[in-house]
Amino acid sequence: MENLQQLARTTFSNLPVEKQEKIVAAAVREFSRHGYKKASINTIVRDAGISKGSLYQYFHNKEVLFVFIFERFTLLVKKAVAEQGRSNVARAREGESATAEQGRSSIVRARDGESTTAAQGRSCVVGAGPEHDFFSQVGRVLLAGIEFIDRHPDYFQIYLRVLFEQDVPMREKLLAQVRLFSREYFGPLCQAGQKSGAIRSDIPLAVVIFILDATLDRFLQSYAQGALDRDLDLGQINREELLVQVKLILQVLKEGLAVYGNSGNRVV
Amino acid sequence: MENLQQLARTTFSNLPVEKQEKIVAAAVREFSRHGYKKASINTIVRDAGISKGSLYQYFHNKEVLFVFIFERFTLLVKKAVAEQGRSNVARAREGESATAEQGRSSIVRARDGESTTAAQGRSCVVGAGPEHDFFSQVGRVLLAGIEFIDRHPDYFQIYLRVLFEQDVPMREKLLAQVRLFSREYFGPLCQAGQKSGAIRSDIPLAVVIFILDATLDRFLQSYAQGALDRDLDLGQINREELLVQVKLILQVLKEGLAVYGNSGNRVV
DNA sequence: CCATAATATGACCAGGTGGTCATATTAGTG
DNA sequence: CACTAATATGACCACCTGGTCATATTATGG
Repeated sequence: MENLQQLARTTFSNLPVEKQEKIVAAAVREFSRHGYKKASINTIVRDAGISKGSLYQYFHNKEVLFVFIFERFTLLVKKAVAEQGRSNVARAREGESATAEQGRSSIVRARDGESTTAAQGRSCVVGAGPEHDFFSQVGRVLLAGIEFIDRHPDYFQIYLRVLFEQDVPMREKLLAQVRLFSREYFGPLCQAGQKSGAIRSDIPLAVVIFILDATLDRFLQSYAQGALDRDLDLGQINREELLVQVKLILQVLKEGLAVYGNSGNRVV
Repeated sequence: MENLQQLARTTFSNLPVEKQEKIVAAAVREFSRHGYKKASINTIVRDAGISKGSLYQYFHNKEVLFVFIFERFTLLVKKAVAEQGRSNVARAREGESATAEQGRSSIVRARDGESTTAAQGRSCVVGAGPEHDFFSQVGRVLLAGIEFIDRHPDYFQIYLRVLFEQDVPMREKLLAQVRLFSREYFGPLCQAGQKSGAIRSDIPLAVVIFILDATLDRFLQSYAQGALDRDLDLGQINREELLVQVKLILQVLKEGLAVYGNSGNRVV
């Protein structure tokens, strides 16, 4: 037993949790501010209040440290997705009855409140019909993303940095673990949507996914770093307005930009 | 006259054009590969085949060099936009007559060929009606973007790098000069579209622009760096397929994702 | 052909990088 | 307490960075 511990002694996970967290926090801060390459190990050890030698005893090199941090991010994402999925399943089980209200995220709950009060006669995005599930699921995914950013802004920044830095060590592999709204996640959703008749099936699945992915990803990027978009400037926005924006965007995705009558010339 | 030349002698613009181009090419290559901060002056001078001292005689420092290069990019963009605008105006002047065929870009011409041959009975995006102008204008803007990337991939990379690098010197100012599809460009277009009845006016202008911007920007990003998107993988794609994708995307933007009958529950 | 002014050069600078390792400190044990 | 094994430390390394400047080279005009 001492042998096993000897092997494990010097590893990071055997440190007191408090120290672990300080190191992680410092690394997350630095990587989120500067991406991989420009992030400074010196800064990290200074912020973490440890010596450089110690850091290199816990992590073989910069790359290992970075991958470790990024994997914490993917874990958080997986957890968030799982939660979101669970609440979706629960929602489906409860059906249309407005009594569903268990331990879900605050923002999603807030949106529910909105939609139930506004669900008298007007039906914008959250209306009756077979497409209800699809578009409100998409909406919930988006809101889950927003909530994730609220909870873990630094980690999301790291994700964005990896997304746009070319020479991050395991870039492809890391991104593959996560790709927020990519085919693996939206694929089944959209496929089901097409099957159930919620969304049109004359558009190739890839194109459907592309547009959803592009819009939602961009929305989250804008939310995460308000500077990017002058158009909708999220970030300075309050929660209610944010929900309005989400609704409008989903509405456009669903109904298109053309005025109602003009969509009549579609090939059916 | 010698006095004036004396002042100007040491400047970059007085170098033989051949040398200028070599330096610019080296700088563009390096900045496109590594962004601003990680780009190496040493690499640039090596690639350009000049000494470091010379470079610093032409450009005060790294920042000045970078701004100089970026301004060449904005110039190229402005030229491309002007060309695109001119061809749009010409197109409008010629009206619906299919004889319009002056000195326009190859790819736009190619798309025209497609649309005119396909314009018998089926009307997908390029159909008759008041919205024709708007959506085909958007399409042409997108194709102009694609053509720009084909012509100047390195410059476009630099643009993307600036877009996602936080600490580029004059970042805000540089981006403001250019922002490919931002409010300044799409704003008037969309406003006109709403006025002419081509697009619905129950959606705030900002939201309309956001969705167009997000989709088109993402499309170009995917096109520029195929790695980003697994969904539609552009970049390996041939021209015809590309045009099909563009058409489909515009179609979805116009008509929405919902099946035709379901858009009936919109509030009119 | 020479003298002088313009230009090109790369050794050099201070400062920063990721990474190493002999040494100091601490913790565990008999 | 003492001895040893585990761990923490920061001076140090080679390398790279943007930037400088005395010196060498070239071009020009007399």
